[in-house]
This record gives sequence, C-alpha cells and structure tokens, in this order.
Amino acid sequence: MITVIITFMQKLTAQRQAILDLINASNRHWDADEVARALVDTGASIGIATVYRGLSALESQGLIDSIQLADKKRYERADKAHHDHMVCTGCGHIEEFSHDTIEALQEAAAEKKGFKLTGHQLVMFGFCRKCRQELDT
Amino acid sequence: MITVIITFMQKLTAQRQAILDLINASNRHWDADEVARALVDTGASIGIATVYRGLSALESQGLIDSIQLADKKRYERADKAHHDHMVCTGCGHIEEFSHDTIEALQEAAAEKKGFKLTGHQLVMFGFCRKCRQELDT
DNA sequence: AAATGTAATGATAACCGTTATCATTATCGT
DNA sequence: ACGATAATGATAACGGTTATCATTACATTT
Ligand SMILES: [Mn+2]
Ligand SMILES: [Mn+2]
Ligand SMILES: [Zn+2]
Ligand SMILES: [Zn+2]
Repeated sequence: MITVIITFMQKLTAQRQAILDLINASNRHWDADEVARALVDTGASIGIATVYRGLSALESQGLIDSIQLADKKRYERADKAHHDHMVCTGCGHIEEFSHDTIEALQEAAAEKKGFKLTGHQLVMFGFCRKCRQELDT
Repeated sequence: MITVIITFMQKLTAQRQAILDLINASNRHWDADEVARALVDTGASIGIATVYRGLSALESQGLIDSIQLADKKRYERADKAHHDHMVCTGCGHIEEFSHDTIEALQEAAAEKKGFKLTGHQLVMFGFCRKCRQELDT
C-alpha cells in the first residue's frame, strides 16, 4: 500500500491570481518571461522564480494549459476545448485548430501499439496566410 | 534579387561518418550525449561540440532525422518512411507509428487556416504495454 | 611538392530557459 | 496571538546547446 501525498496550492495568492488573470484576459500563448514583464509593467511586484512556480502550480490545478515548444513552454487559458497548434515560422503566430477525427485516430493508433495514452501534442509548422503573401512578393 | 549562399558540408569527415554509421546501425533515438559516449566507447576520439555540429550537419543534408522532445533533441536514421512517436513516460521507450489518414487530415486542417505546412510533429505520451502491466500489479 | 584558402575539430566559455537553495514573509488552522 | 506550513524573491546552479578561437585537416591552385 503506497500512499502518495500530493501538496496542492494552499491558496491562490495575490501573485498567482495576477498571473491567472493576465492569462485569462487574453488569447495569447505566454512564456514565463512575457508574463513576468507584463505583470511588472502593470506595477505589480513579482519575481521571475515566483512566475515559474505560479505557472506550474496553476497548470497542475488545471487552471491554465501549456504547450511545450522547442525552446520554451508557453501557457494559455484553460477554458477552451482541447486543441492543437500551428506555429508560423515566419512571424511566430500561433493558430489553433481542433479535429475530432484526428483525435480519434490517435487513440486508435495508440491502442494498436498497446499504449495507454495520457496526452499528446501535435504541432504543425509552416507559414501563416500573412507570411505566405510576403514570401511571394 | 537576393542571393542566398548555403554552405554544405565539404566532406563527410571521419567523425561525421562515425556518427552516421552509429545511427544507421540502430533503430534507437539518440541524444547528442549518447552518441558521444557510444563513439568514445568504441575508442574513437570525438569532442562533444563536434557531435553537436555533426548531428546538425547530417540532419540538414537529410542523412538523419530528429525529433524535438521537451528536454532534448533525439536523432534517428533517415531511411525510414515518415512516422510519428509515442513516448512512454514510464520507461522512456519510444514507439513509432504512421497513419496516412492523420497525415492527410493535418494537411486539410492547415489548408483551412491558410497555413502553408512545412512540417509537423505529433508526440503521444502514455504508458507502453510493459509499463501498463507494472502499474496494475 | 609546396603554398594557400577554407572548413572541421576540440576545449571551453557563454547562453538561455528552468529548477534548486535558502532566508524571509505571508497565510492558515488552532 | 501562536505555531506550523507554504509562498516569495534574490540568486546560484543546472542541463542542453551554441559561440569562440586557436589548431588541424583537406582540397585546390601554383
Ligand atoms: Mn492554444
Ligand atoms: Mn522514430
Ligand atoms: Zn506568420
Ligand atoms: Zn514503458
């Protein structure tokens, strides 16, 4: 019998509330540094370590979501349905999409290999509509 | 009129040939450190910086492939058809799979958003057959 | 064969996102 | 109010990767 002790946030502190509010008020995908700068710009006082810890804590509560890109993690609101991402390598724009059939086929593919899925991440790279035009000119 | 000068490898040096041979002789997904250690173990003399540069050069020639995982990049043989990956969070085992319908639907999803795709990466996380059993016991 | 130009090598410093450390501060239950 | 516990913030440390730079290996030209 193994007892696993999980420590949850004792409280949504002022700092964590500020992080959560910031992310919930936008549709962006924030990295830790952007969050820290945005909060400091509004006059809040928050250390970068607190931002990292706050983001982790909020995510483990399911209050925010994240995607792991090549270089860094980016966080976004959790009150949207599951979706995946297209990243424009030209301008960094992130487009969201969801496709039920793709999701179902992933599950089937996992089943065939004996995998018990816990998550997935599909990232597509390319050029957004705007950057495509600039390439043609 | 913009001229882009691309410098290719002048030559497949002994070090890069050794990296390529090592990777081609296995079905593993190697990180840079594993490659370096494996080569040093066979008596070869190669610096870690050379391994990183060699892996990059070989990949840009299309001689090897890579996947970007959360913490590090992993390299594999390029003489297999395109495929995606399932990573076992229990033991690190990487299973490969390919699904033509998923690929086609991705292209369609990109088209709908105006994206010109250049690549994608689908990573599924979960527990492999072996680790599933150990969880149940 | 010798000289020249260019690319690769290897040791190591630097970089960058992230996590660990630790003294201090805030918060919760009693 | 008290004591226990968790969060904060400055900063050090970490891990993977890239940059620097003096040296070495090639290939091409004389
Ligand atoms: Mn999103
Ligand atoms: Mn593979
Ligand atoms: Zn773009
Ligand atoms: Zn496993």
